Amino acid sequence: MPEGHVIHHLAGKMNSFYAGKTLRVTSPQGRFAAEAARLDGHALSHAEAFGKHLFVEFDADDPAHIIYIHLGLIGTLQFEPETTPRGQVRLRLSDGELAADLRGPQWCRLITEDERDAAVAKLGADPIRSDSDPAPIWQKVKRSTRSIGSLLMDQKLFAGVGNIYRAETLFRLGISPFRAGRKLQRNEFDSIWADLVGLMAEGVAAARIDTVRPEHTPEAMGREPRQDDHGGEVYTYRRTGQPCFICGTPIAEQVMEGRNLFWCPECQAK
DNA sequence: CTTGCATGTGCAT
DNA sequence: TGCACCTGCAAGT
Repeated sequence: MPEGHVIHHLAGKMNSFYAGKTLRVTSPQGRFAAEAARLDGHALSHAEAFGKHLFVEFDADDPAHIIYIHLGLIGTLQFEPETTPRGQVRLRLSDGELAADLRGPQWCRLITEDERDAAVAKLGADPIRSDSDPAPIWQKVKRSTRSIGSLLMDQKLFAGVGNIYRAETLFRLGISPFRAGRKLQRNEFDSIWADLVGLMAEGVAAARIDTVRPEHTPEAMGREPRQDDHGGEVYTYRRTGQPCFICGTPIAEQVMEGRNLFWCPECQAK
């Protein structure tokens, strides 16, 4: 259940566990049996993430030697000691001891390097990648009549940002999700980008999303830690009706871009 | 046991 | 704008 930080975290695990190793590539459930057979017995050379898109490259003569995975809303990729597959394992990579099991992906395809480049070219700037340039994104945002809450969900602009980071970074900066892109100041855009870079880098390392500042943590405020597994400590995400940690106003909820948006009407009035 | 919802996207209307 | 897709989990019957 991934925003970009999870995909980058997974790419890192792929590289540390498997880079340079010859792998068994199988499809226990059968869905991707043909694809698996083409790469089975080859070495994984490199895994890399762009936004929410994961590319796992193999050393193989086959032109389509890159596994292109998108987990979608419910897909998972889990590393576990190799045992009999449980559930619907669509694809399994294994070095004989540790297996990477793919379940419920949005897609899983074999592609060529040119196709990988074309897929990457469709994405905007990824706050997690050091080679990202936010300048072209600002040029589009500052001309847009769309709301910043909508723009943040657009993968052609902010690659890897999802519903939690959208809500949380806007709260942290006190920006209304309903403000049009063209009404943003340059320094506000810069703040959003910088906040995403910091938050998402932490997310990659922790493999979860924590956005509350030290002064608002459960320990600092004497409240109970968040218990659900849908993220870490956050200000607004799925806190509808609960008091804002800063001003006490009930957190609001409204669908935007087909997803539930959460914000504080007081702290994010403008 | 059944239902609904979820860190997402693409396609049909 | 709605909906289909795919899985896991929590809440409701």
